[in-house]
Amino acid sequence: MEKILKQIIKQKYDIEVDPKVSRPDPQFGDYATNVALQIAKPLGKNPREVAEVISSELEKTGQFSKVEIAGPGFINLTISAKNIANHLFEEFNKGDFGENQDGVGKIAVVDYPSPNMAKPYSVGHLRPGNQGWAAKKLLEATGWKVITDNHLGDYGAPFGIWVAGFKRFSSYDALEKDGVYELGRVYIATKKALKDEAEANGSELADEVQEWLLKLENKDPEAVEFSRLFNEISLNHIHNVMGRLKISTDYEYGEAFFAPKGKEEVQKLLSSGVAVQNDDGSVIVPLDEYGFNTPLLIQKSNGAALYATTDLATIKFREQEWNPDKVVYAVGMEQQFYFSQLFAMADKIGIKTDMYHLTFGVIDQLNEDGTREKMSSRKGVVLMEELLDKAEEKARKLTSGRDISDDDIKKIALGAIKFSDFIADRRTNILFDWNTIFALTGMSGPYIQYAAVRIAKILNDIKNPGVDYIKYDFESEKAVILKLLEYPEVVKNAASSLEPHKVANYLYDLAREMNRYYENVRIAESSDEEKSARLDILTKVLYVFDRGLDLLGIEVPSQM
RNA sequence: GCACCCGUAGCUCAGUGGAUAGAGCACUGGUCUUCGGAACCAGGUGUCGUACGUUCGAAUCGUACCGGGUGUACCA
Repeated sequence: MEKILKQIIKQKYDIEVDPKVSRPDPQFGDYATNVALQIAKPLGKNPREVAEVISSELEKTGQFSKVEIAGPGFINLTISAKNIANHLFEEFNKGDFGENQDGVGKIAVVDYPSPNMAKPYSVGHLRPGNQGWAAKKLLEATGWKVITDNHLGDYGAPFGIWVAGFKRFSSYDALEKDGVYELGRVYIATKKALKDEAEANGSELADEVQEWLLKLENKDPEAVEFSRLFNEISLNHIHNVMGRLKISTDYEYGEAFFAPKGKEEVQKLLSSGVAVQNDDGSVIVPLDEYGFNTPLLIQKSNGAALYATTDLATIKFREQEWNPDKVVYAVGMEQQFYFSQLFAMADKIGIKTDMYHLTFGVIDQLNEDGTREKMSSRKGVVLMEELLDKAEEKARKLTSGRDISDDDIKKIALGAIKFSDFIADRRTNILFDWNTIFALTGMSGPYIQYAAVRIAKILNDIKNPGVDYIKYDFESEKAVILKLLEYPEVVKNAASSLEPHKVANYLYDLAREMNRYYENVRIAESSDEEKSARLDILTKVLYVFDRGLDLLGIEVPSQM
């Protein structure tokens, strides 16, 4: 349609435009364009006159059942349901409906969900998992080759805190019993003890922490054994939870892997003059030319590596190993400043790869006075496993009395949790609320899953007569078909800005259209010709539900 | 102080230049021996934070201000 308009305008007015066609309020027609309004000004003509010329050309194509001019110069187009249906069939026959080749031949690295080893998986890590996974799927749907890398936080002070705290506050029995949750308690208790000690001007515990870090650095056997044990417990837990979330990564190169490489890179930058060593021994990369008055610290004064050190090495490693066109970091907005510095440094050392910080807002909790505040361990975090358990419990309660498999319960619970993260723009802060985090009605994952399950049931129960439906008019299906035809554009837009909420909002609209159709049309009572036509359309709706939800990491249950 | 994000219905949020700004939740009523009611239909709320500007046209773009959030080199 856009192409036709473009041609007409080129022919009549000899100007190049990219006309936009939108879906107006149904009372106006099926499609609408305001292109006459846009080009009237530069042409020095009356918009309605321009609209007249364009619309008479549109009428000549014979593709529209009605062409109307409205208001200041909108052109409203109505197309017969039959023609729209034919168009849908054509698009499906091309294969991979909804996907495109925008990124073909290009490689992206997606860095996610990158949790810290020290603490149990909390809802704080929900968004990097959801958003990172959706980014991967969206990029793949548009032709990219995607490499996912779980950048584990397995280096630094936490290890010392663990050992010193474990010796003081815990035991092997407790560790055996509660695993990572015991490690989490130890971590929190030790952090608190360190704070109290510092306030009392003491340093005994803090010294112990540093001592253990040094021991690990020097390969002390006891330290190495603690490191192995704690990392094993923590990593098992991370894998277990990621498994429940149905997410995975291709690689797991943690910070510990990059720390020694980072130190080498620091030396290289020092000799090349990019980095500067301060009198206290710390090393910085000045970024004044990028508008930062805060330099990036890449080595502590005691010579130890820190975040930027390992990230520097990570950037170099990924360049050598994968030579990506794009690197996506799925990390919260709190680190926006840090990443802008990191990317500036990357540019300074000659890395040309597109570095993209996939930001998302924090998860808030409601205070008793009604105000919102970022969820923190101080206020009490919600654990990921607890959230999953409660969601499954709720889904199970709703399906009680029916024979629903455990697998389906999990798909519903996960669908509810994930979808709630995709309702809003990812930059929006999320309000964590036990009542809405896994909503099962209205704008929710299960609402869409339910619409899909209904279709699957129909397709399963009603045999397609397979008769020719060349005379069928598709009037009843028109709204659904028009909605289906929007899908490729939605994927294109969502992928280019990595905004999965656009897919989520679209799928909800499609599900609503589908449910309305379901209320009004009884396929079981249709003639053979109608059945064949309608079941063909339903197959396509189910396809879009399946593929669209898959972009969000959500599965369609077999029953619910 | 500076930087970034946000401000749309009672609440949670869609809507990045077009027609009368939309959903969910909550509230009220209706549909109901159904291809599965986790559904459908009906009922109503808005100084789109404020002001000025750009434009034929602004929730959307620009500037300033107000309010909230997040950061601001030896944590990650």
